[in-house]
Amino acid sequence: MPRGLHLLASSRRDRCRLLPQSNKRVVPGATVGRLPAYLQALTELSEAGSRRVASDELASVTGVRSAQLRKDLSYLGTYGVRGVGYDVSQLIDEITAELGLTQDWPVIIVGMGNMGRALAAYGGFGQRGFRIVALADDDPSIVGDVVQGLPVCRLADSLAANERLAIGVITTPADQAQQIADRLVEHGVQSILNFAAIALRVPDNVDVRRVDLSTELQILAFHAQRRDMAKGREGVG
Amino acid sequence: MPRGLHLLASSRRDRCRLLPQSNKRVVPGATVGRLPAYLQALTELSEAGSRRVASDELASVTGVRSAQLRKDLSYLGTYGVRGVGYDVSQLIDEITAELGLTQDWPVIIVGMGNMGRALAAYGGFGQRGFRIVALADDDPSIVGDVVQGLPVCRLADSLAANERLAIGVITTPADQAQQIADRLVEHGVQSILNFAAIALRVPDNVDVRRVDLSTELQILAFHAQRRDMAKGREGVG
DNA sequence: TAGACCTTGTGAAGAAAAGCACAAAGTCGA
DNA sequence: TCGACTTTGTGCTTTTCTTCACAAGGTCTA
Repeated sequence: MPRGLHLLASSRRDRCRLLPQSNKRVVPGATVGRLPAYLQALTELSEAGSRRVASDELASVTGVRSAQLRKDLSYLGTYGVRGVGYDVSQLIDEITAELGLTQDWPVIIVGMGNMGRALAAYGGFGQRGFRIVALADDDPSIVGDVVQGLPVCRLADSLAANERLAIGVITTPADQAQQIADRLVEHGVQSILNFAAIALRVPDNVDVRRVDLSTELQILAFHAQRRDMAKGREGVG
Repeated sequence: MPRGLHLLASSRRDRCRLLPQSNKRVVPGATVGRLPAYLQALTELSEAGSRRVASDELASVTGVRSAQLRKDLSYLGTYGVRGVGYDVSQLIDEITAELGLTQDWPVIIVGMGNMGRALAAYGGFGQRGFRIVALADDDPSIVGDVVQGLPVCRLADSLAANERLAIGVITTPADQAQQIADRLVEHGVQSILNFAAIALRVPDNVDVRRVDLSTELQILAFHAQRRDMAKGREGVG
């Protein structure tokens, strides 16, 4: 009996509804969330001169178990060599392609307060296909500022000037975020990164990811309190 | 047979190892991650004058299924009234307590670049027990600046001046982040919010959460590419 | 008081993710 | 060529998370 047949068959049936013409397995969401970390570690290894890497090593650098790393990579295909490990640059290419980073993703940042400026200045954008093409803010005292070489325009003008915008980053106050999101969606933006402290309502075909400082702090506080409680009982019991 | 007995017994055994003296069930991590959103929605409802809310309504505002909301809340205890819903302010109190937001959490921000300044200016900190007590940066051209009413000090000085620091926020470049984390940990900080693009190594008793712009963008790109592929095939098939 | 009507709380089922453990498939030295 | 050794890929198990669906328990009107 050919090995792997059962998994292949079941994955065809269960997971490939969205990729009927692809022979790749669908990549689970949890795996997608880890691919950027692998990619970054691999890039560092590559810059340090490594040509090969074993799952143990890459896993330890990225803070996951080696079995999980191998399973994650197995969703992309069979790129490792048993007894040897993975070819660093091949793996970089595969993950880059899987994540869609070979394409061009024009980004607009809406809201040029502190956070918006910080993001505009953040180097990470420029790499990997992401390209900031517009900075928008409707505050008249900000419109016209030049941030990182780009002029700040009113949102309407930014939209008019950029027909294709792939990703919208919202860094406005929460009370404006929904309205901004609506306008972005209407303009065809289907990916939104939301820094405002509000859950955006968008159509099903639009993907929103939220980054919320306050949520992160609260989760930290929860665990900190849990630690303190455990410690307190230790002393008593 | 009394209802709920099995679950109670199994949850005592499976989940309460960390809370031997508590009669509460352990709150699953996924639930903890949603509590801040519930809390925020409830706060808004409360400010709008609502005294009661049903799971359907709260779920729809926060973007989860009502069954999930009820199950999440059930980990905190039995605070709803059948046929009626939940008391808004009671629920606020319960979630606030569960997340540890009644306590005081002194926060230090390390790295006063754009991001650090944006976070220092971010209002969300001040609420809910989080209190920025120190801003640190070792760049001599920045030390001495006053940001949001707080002076920027060298990290060593900030640590010396603040014996108790509950949460450290790292917004330095990636190549300094590990070293900063080590110093924070050595000083007793057990909760770290890491904005640097690197996986920090810390002892088991320290909790790190990472916020990475570049990761978020890459996940968005993955899904966007997936959408585009599906669309492309639609036209063909 | 009774019966119609809501909405919760939760057992059980289902789905997704994580982790284990080992056969398979390669390298390498002699 | 052969056998020792290394590391992958993955079947299987366990754990965690989500969803369903409905009895239980409450309100409210007449």
